[in-house]
Amino acid sequence: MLVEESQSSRFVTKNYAHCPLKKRPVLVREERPATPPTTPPHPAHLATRLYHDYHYDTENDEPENLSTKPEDLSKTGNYPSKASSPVSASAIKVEPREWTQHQLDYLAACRTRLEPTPTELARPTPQYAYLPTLYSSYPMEELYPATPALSPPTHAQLYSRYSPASPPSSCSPPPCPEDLRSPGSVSSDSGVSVSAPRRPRYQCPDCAKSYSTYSGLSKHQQYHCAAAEGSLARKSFSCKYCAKVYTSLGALKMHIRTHTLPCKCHLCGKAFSRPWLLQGHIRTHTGEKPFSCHHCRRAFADRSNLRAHLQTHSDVKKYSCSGCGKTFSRMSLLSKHLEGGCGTPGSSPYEYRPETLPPTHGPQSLPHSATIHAY
DNA sequence: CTGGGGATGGGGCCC
DNA sequence: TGGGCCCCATCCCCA
Repeated sequence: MLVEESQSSRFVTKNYAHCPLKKRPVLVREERPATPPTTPPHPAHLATRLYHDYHYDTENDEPENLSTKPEDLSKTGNYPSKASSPVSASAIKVEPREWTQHQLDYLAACRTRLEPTPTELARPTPQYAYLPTLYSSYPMEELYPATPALSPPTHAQLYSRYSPASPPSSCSPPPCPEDLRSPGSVSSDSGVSVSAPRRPRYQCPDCAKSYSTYSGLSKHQQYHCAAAEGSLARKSFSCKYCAKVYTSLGALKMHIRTHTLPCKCHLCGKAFSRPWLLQGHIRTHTGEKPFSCHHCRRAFADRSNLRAHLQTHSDVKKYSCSGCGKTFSRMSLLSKHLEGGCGTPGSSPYEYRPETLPPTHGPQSLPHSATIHAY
């Protein structure tokens, strides 16, 4: 296997020269002779469990598939396509690549594995009636489409079985809004939860940072704790690819994935460290855009991008310049604005508008009459 | 130049 | 303990 940075790939034209090394995608160049191009399949037909098909290199000593769950591509159950969506063709931009017969066979094989079991089909569609008021401006169906209105019924059944927003079993009966900043995500690290009972904290012995779960602490120690770097001498699991040392084999295995990049796209060879990264990447091939804006019907492959897009529908954006009061939908836009000379020296670089759901505060601290909603 | 979309990775949490 | 999922940030590119 040849691993190379993306700049030299024929598939990637982006310039990552200014991108941090860790953010530069790594491509795995396939030693495969070129084959005559074939007609690309319709994106709507490619909403498959592709990411499950990443494989490991022979020199990779990791197991074939670390996942214990079925692929979750259809977490939303909403799969807009060119044919069925009112979104203009330019809105859903499908990359005009051409597929080899090998890749088409691969895609077809993926589709055959999509047949749901009766048990899977019986899984109920998630409901979000318990979601906090904060989200009411942008109904959760928008970010978490639960009904595949644009798909055939069988498709709907198929893709509703593993909704991403399926409320965890612990969420029934509906929990308090402050416990559900987002489905499946409880903000406990910020320590601002006002009603939740105090749970024991797991503190990092090196930097004193505390976490609500042991796994949170573990991941912190694995990757993020700079203070722990100096105390690693007592740890015994070292990475054979770099100088990193870890206290547990599990931590080392997780780290090694960043070297081996076991999640490999069979269509372009690009490799990723995490399956869900590959999942998102595969959407760039299939054209699958499960997240649609109900304001303009534009569809997105990534929920985060939809969230950013929703900002464009707000008159008052999430990020505000403290100097001139102008608001921006993205931090990067505000940064550019400040670089242009609007920022007041010594003042805060920007003003985060709390009514748009601050990242570290629960919805309970927000006014219900907030006029803009970031999510 | 600005605003927006596409793509990707980190941090964190739950199961 | 690890997998999976989430939100968020940030990058590049393009209109």
